[in-house]
Amino acid sequence: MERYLLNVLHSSLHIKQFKQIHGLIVTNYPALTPFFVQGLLRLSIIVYARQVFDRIPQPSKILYNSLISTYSKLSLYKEALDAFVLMHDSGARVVCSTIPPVMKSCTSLLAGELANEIHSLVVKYGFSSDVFVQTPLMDFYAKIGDIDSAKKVFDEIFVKDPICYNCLISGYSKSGDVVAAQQLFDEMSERTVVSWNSMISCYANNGHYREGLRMFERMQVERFRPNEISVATVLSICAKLRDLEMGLRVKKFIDENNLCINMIVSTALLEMYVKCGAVDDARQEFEHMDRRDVVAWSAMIAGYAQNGRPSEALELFERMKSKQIKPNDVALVSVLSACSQLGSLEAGERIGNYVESQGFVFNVYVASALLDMYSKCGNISKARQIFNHMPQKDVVSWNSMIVGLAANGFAKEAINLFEKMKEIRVKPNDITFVGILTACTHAGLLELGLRIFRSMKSDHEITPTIEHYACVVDLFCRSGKLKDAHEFICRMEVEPNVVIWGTLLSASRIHSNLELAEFSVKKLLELEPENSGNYILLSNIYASAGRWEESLTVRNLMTTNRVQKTSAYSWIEMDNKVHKFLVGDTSHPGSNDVYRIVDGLAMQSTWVGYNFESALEFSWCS
DNA sequence: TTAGGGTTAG
Repeated sequence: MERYLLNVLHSSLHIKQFKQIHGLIVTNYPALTPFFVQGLLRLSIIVYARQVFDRIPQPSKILYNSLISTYSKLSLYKEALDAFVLMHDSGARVVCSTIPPVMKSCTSLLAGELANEIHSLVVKYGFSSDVFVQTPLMDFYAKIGDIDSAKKVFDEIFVKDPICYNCLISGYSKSGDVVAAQQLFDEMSERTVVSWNSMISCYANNGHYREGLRMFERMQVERFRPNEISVATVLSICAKLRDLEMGLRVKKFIDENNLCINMIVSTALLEMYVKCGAVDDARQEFEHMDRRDVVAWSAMIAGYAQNGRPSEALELFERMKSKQIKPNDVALVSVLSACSQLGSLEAGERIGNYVESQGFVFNVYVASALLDMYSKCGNISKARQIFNHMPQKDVVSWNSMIVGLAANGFAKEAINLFEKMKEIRVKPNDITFVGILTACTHAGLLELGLRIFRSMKSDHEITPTIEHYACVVDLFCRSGKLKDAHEFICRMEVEPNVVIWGTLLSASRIHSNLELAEFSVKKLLELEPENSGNYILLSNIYASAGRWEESLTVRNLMTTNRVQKTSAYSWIEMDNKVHKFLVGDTSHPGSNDVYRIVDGLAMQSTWVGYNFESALEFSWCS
């Protein structure tokens, strides 16, 4: 009977059959209990196995090993480590085969202290020559970025297999030492597909995208068949390079070589489309996927948010929830960004409540996106509250708050925050300076703005970009210092663009500086000869100065250059229908009502002191 | 042992 039971326990039983046998073992064959537990563990029936395991007075080291490795196999790393501690405390001797699943668990949980203790045990028990023990140990050091320790373990391994090399290559990759990784790769006498993939991702993760692509090509030249992981990595390189052509070549390669398009490859393809701006192709890929996890959903939602299509991001987010996929931090960040773009406080608040109730506010990405949403949707005090309660803040959190305050008219507070940021040694970046210079512009703080601008290079080692120069030009212009603005433009280290000349032009018109207006609009004409607006502006400038002939010449120039005047219109979307506002058009059936309301608004605005001037020639057409 | 998604400006 005992022999029969042992045989049965080796087969694939249903849990019901286990329960029947359990009864038999408890009453008649208690000595078979460990074998019973082994049978359960073999089939990963872990909870039941653990219940029975806990009733065994002194489990053997073999049984402990099985328990630990099953936990590790099921990714229950914490349970694996707890079981290991229990084993160690019970006095059961740790054997060689205990170490790999325990180290794997330490790596996954980044349990450094325990890992160090295990390393000592490995030395104490003399397991140091065992490649199966050393590899996961080295992998641990590699993954936490302690490349020196990883290398030390690597050097101690007597007979090194490709896995050892691969582990250390990814260690070098993580610590950014591309040269050492490549050297190690070159030293290998026998490479596997993992070695190639590790090298490709080493280049990809360290910004050497072209090198990564070259590695992929070299791999094929040397007759190594790329697998799904290779192509997913290469697709992510194409995404980072925004190289749609290369991405499509990789897709063709996948099809021609019958590589399996699993979820990760599909998501990588989707991401490649998104980053290249081909959002509709991404959506098509998304719709073709037979299985979609939260990463696939998040990638598509982010795709819409990043490409200025926030309504679709929001729509997809709702669809994801209706499919019972629980949103995670990444999905929330993207959908919050979509709400910011829409200025939709209602949707934003709904998601904000969810974020707070589920504890996502402790995630620095989510909290930054949340505070940005509140500030863009007009609830600046809620934005402040989120910011003040953040347990950790990164440069993006600070930037979001500074930009939010500046945009909401709290320029001085934004500047104070910038000072505080520097005080606690958070390194400002280029975006910080765009935000802070805008704040100075709004508050009319010319001297301070200039001082901060000059400090960019001298104190913060940030080279100003065209955006920063544009901020300073705006700063001069809004203070009425047009001449200074012009001189500044002439001294700039970058070529002025249309934003810069446009800023000077509009200020010149406000301050009736004909000379500068003429100068800047001519520059605009040089930069964009196809823009009809520039011709009209110049023509109007001459006309208003009574220089009729020149005015006419510009109009004629427009004809010779075949520039057509395009009508500028504004539009709103209501009930899925787009309504356009165009100057001088009364064709819309509701245009009488529209005018009535616009007139009413104009009157109210005049009462509160706004000078409406001639801004009311809008009518409505659909 | 290798692989996928995120926030800030203009």
